[in-house]
Amino acid sequence: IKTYTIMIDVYGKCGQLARAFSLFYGMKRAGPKPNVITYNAMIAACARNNEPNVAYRVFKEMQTCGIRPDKFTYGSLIDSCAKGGHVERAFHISELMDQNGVAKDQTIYSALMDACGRAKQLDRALLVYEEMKRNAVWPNLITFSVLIDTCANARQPEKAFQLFSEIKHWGYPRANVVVYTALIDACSKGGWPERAERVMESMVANGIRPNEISFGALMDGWTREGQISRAFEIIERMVKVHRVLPNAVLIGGLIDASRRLKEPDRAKAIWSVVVKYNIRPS
RNA sequence: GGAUGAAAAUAGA
Repeated sequence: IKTYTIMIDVYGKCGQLARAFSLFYGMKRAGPKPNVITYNAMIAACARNNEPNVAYRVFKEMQTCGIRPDKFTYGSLIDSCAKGGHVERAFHISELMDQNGVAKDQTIYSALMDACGRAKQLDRALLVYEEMKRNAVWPNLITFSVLIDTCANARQPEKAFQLFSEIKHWGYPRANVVVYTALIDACSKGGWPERAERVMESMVANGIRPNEISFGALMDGWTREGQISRAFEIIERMVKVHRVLPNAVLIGGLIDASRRLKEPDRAKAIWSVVVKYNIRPS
């Protein structure tokens, strides 16, 4: 049964949901009976492959078979709602947990806040954050990255900084690269590219190395302000100073910026970046 | 102590 579960998990992670299901139903017919972990793996596979309705069906089915959902089950289900944009349903699942006496942990709260964040509902995410603290669940760095990302989506950079400053009060000496990158993204989306630059400086000063995603977020801030040249400078800088190579997403950002800003003459310069760094077009 | 759940950049679906 572990072998089956591992294979279902791996198929799910490779985007082969159909194969995961054929194993799953194969075992229901002829193999070992799926246990709670198998069901959880199947629901997680649906979540990852953006099939919230299918996830819910499997959830119902496991209960029909007399298997009690645990916090992993609920976590994956909420995640499926988050990724599918079904905020209301995510909260419904949260209520189901309360009704069934399953305690909500950091992961559950992050997934719930993530559902709010993707729907740009910052106020609601903050209510979840309050509930979490009331229930004595200690926030971790993922909690903060989700909250700050929600501020980015909701275009509330000042709130992002406020949350960022809370991190040290919870016993974390410093943030990690994901939290810093989310903060850069919040500045960029909020129209504060200069502050995004300063966030990157302070992350480097604190010994956290920016990666290509961090630079992508920073670049996005400048192109949103119409400054494509700054974006090219960032690419130079990331390679020369930080030893991080640009990837296809960065190039996509340049292409899209030149399209939005009606600067088609940038095309040659963009292509020369592709050639210079040997970037495989996506 | 072996299997399952949460976070970051462009565009698109």
